[in-house]
Amino acid sequence: MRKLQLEDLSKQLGLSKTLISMVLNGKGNHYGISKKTQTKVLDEVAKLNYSPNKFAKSLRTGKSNFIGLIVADISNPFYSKIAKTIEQTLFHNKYNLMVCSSDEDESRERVLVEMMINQQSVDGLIVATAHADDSFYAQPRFAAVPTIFIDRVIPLFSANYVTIDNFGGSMEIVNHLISKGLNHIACFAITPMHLSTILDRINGYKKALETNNIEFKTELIKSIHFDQIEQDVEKQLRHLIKEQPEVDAIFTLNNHIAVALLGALRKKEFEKYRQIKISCFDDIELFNLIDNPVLSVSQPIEEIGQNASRLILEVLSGNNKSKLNIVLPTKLVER
Amino acid sequence: MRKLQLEDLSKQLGLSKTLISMVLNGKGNHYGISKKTQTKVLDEVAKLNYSPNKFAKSLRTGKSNFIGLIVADISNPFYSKIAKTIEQTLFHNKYNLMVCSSDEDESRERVLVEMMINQQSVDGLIVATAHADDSFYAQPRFAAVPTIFIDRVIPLFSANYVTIDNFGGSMEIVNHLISKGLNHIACFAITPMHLSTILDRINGYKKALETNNIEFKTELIKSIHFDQIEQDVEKQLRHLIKEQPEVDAIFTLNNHIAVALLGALRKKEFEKYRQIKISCFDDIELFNLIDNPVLSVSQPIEEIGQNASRLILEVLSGNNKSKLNIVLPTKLVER
DNA sequence: GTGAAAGCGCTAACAG
DNA sequence: CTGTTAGCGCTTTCAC
Repeated sequence: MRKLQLEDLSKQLGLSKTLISMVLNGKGNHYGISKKTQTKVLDEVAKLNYSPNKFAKSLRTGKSNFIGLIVADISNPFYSKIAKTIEQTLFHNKYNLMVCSSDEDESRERVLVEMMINQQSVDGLIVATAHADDSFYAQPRFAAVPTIFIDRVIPLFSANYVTIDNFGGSMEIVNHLISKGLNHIACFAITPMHLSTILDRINGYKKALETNNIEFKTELIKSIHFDQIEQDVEKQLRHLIKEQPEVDAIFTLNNHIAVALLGALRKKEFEKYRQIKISCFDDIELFNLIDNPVLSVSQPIEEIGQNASRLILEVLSGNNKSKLNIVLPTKLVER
Repeated sequence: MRKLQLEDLSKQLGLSKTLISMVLNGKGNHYGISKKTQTKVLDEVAKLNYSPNKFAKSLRTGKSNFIGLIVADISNPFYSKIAKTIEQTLFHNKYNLMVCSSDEDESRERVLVEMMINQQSVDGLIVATAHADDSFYAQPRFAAVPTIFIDRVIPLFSANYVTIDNFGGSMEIVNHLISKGLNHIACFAITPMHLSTILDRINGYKKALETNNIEFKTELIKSIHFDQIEQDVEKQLRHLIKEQPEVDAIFTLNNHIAVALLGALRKKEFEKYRQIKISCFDDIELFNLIDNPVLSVSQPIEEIGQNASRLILEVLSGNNKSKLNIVLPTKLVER
């Protein structure tokens, strides 16, 4: 059973392929095709359940109606929520989403972008980049491809981005801890540390200490590798309580670290340190279920996706009326 | 700056487009093209960073190298983990993934499938279907499109599927509860209830009661709508303790319900019922962080993705040596 | 108002 | 071993 195509409809209706194509693309009125003919065409198309071959169409028009989304890890709920929002918005605008995970690997991200662009398989790109500098994206050949950066930003690289106020959120959380009388606040950061989100959060932490005249010590910052969070958390926690026994709060730069930390604190070994106040960037609902009242800031995840898809659609349609650099606020969650 | 194409390479190298195309598609040896020429071509291609236009290629070959993945909700960690695994496997095999969420809506799923197939934009489909019967997928026009069903199965519809042993896992959990001396076990099910996963879990629950000679009462099963889990859980919990005050365990058919239930039990209102044993289908790591020791069965999520992508690749390559109906075992998690 | 025909960039018969 | 050529299914210019 061969796939239905324009030719068949043409014969069926006794009209040319041209005319049918025009009507289907909403250009009927523009070409002055009679209402009657248009209805006839549309009815037949609906009846036969015809839709044009996407590849022939794309080849001809040079438009793919695909948007590529590249994130570190699509199985990370943060990114999958963003992906969902983007997918829904794009679908309503007749775009499809092609999803790829870079695994936080710069070269893999490069391969993915090259693929999408070289094959001309996407009209635009939404990227949570793992790149620390602009050496890749600043290449002139990328200028032609509409790109929105989300979550992470490349410093000093002027691009369209949608991100959240990592510096402010981080500062707010640490200020809050201090206002509660805590003043030996450690920070569990994540490696790789070159990502803008992480740097901003660290800077927010430092700034809060500074404005409150609390001395910052390098040993208060411990780094956890994203690939082995559980092991690193235990190891660093051991170091921390040895080096800084008076620590009274730990601020983790993401919720995975907080979860691992909460797990570690349940162990006999760390029993004496259960009163350490845990706080964390990026809230999760499950903190509501545990007795340890975690302080956190929540990120407006859906809004990141909404803004990113809105922006890319605007850029693609040629009328980018909105501001193209969007920094969304975080919200403090007290427990 | 025009996109590089075969024509340019052809001129550059002084060789025909045909030859270059052959080499690029790994048919150099088959057509007996000299090693020297092949290397020359490949070097130039690498140097100029050329890759063929995906749409021209697809139009010509009739192959898109896209696989469509349709799930209820890509922001659900269960599905996003599956998506990640599938994406990675497919990428290694030069396939891309097009992801869509059906929002648990049968008609939306239909629209998505129609779109993917009618536009001929995918070579194959991986679907966690929201459909309860085969009236849609049994249509002859779908026979030609390689499809793997995951997670949910359409009863009585012979198709390729990868699912887990919902019946067995459910039975195991309830048996375990009973072996611990609990015998007033309620079940919090999820609506819509026509999904095979849910039906199988309910049947497993009933079967376990039956084999242990425990009377099943309809009032022990409470249904929670997937769209308003929190409200429904509280409401149904109230009903339950009123109707069946001797209830000593609740088995929830997914982890979202368990989480909501754990949240509800923290409320003053349900204080007296905190000793009810909570058990749940589909484990989550965060259960480790709470004091209430949740009993659960975990699903081999990655394996679902691995098997699904392996199967679809096998079907696409024409040598489907594997068994095409795969039922993966669950694992009991005691705490 | 409508249709003929060219061509998007690629692959694969077929010819040599 | 290598090149010529037709055509995948669509859109769009141009002609009537």
